[in-house]
Amino acid sequence: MDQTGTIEKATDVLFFLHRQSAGCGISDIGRALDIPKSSVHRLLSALASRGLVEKDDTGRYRTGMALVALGLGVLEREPIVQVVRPILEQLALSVGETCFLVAARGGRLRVLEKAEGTGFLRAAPQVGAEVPHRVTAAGKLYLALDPEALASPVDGHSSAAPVRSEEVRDGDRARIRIQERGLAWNRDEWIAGLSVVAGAVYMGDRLVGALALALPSPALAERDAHELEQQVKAAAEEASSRLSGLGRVPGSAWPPAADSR
Amino acid sequence: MDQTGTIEKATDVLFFLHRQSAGCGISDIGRALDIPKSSVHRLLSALASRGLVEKDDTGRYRTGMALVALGLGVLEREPIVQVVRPILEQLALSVGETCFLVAARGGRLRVLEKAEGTGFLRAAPQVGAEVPHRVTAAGKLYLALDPEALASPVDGHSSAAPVRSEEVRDGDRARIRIQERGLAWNRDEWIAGLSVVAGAVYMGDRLVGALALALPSPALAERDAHELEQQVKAAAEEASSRLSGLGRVPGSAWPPAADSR
DNA sequence: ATACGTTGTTCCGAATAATGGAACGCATGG
DNA sequence: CCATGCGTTCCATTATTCGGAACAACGTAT
Repeated sequence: MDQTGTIEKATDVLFFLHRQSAGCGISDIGRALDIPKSSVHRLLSALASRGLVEKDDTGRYRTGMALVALGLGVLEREPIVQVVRPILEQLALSVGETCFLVAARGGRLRVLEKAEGTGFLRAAPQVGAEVPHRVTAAGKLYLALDPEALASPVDGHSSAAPVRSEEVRDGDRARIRIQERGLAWNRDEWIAGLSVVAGAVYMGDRLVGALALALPSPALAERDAHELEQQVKAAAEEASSRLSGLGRVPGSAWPPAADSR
Repeated sequence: MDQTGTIEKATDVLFFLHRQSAGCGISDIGRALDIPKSSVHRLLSALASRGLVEKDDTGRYRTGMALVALGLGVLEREPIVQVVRPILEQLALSVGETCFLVAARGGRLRVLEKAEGTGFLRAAPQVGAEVPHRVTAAGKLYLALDPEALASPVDGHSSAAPVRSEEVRDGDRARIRIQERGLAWNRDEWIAGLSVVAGAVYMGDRLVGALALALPSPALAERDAHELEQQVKAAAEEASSRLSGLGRVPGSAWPPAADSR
């Protein structure tokens, strides 16, 4: 499973440091990853020389600021993020709840941007995190409108359980409804107490992302669901129209070629 | 200068991809960094296996989403960011202009957090970006209150021009004034049309950051500068008092040991 | 249509660079 | 004061990376 190479080992160290809330010592890392102290020391020195990890006064290591620059650069390079960010912030401000931009990257759904609301429900998933397909509003949107963009769930045991035909029919009906409306809901399916409505963002006729509005399920009961849907749909359509102004931007192929040389 | 190791080479590839605005092919990278195609291919495969780089449909490589998660994690782990964020957002909301948290990390000034205002001046520097020392409000604050935290400007040609004594005296006077007030201004010195006032954030008696309020210079003329100063100062003091509740912050201490041999 | 200049990818012998145990100096604390 | 933990350095061994050459697949110009 884990190709054992120098780079793989170094990135394992990075991710380990990322998981730890506090700084770690060399011995801790070595024990956790089963790598001798001496090797960990060498890896960390190399990573530190480029700023990927830093070392505080107490000699403990933590992930470094260079990663901030690299990570932010990835987002800035996404045209969709640039265009959608102000719309997302506006929506979060007007509704008062946290909003997300989710898109498929490499067959997986990733949170590309987040605008926090004023409510108490903050920082549910963080930017860069992966979200599941079937139980999220954004995932349902993709499954209905562009299932090709999502990698099939690792194959493996493909649900050996036989599927009853009425379930299939219900699934189809829900999917068609999502296709028609460009909106999908998720009520408590992923996280108990969390409801999300997501609107489709297109570039031309291609689905390029989902604009999601999240709020606590109790709060949803006190609000006008239709009104929220309209706000999300309006924001998603605004994003789509602004995006279609740009030249083709596949989350994939890059355009002007700009020669490069 | 460049210790040639596998990790160093891999990070060089990462930073190269980061600098490129569009995706790059293997041959491009090999030419630019003087590494044979075959080696670049191996490095990229290793990096891609952990999501640090991704490969679009056209076979071009770009920095990957894993870097977003790592980079965001670095900021979340900074106690200062956690404490100052709500204060920053409150200030931005009340003043209606964009506010920043800037701090010294590894001898350089970095933007740790940003809260955008409602004005048109958005996204001046981005989070994670480096800002210069001498021509920014935050830089002046550091130069006056904790110059040790800033690495001297790379040595090199250390301003061969002789300095007139009255200029030195003026500089001293300005510095003392900044020390006394805990406030520094920058009007159009870094970016034409941009004025910034920054307040010192302390943890105990140590300067740990600068809380900066940026606004277009024309807008400044129409406002009460003293009123703005007071708001920034109040926010900075609020941050300082909240920070002093926590134990020692693991702050900086970067110098990659310099040693390494 | 053919020939060419690319591209990304695979292979394999050679040599370099990573490996990891052992020893060192330094703190901490029982 | 010795015991235990830490981070760091050293060095012979070996596994790993290296990189040229050969490959197939496009895209372009002849």
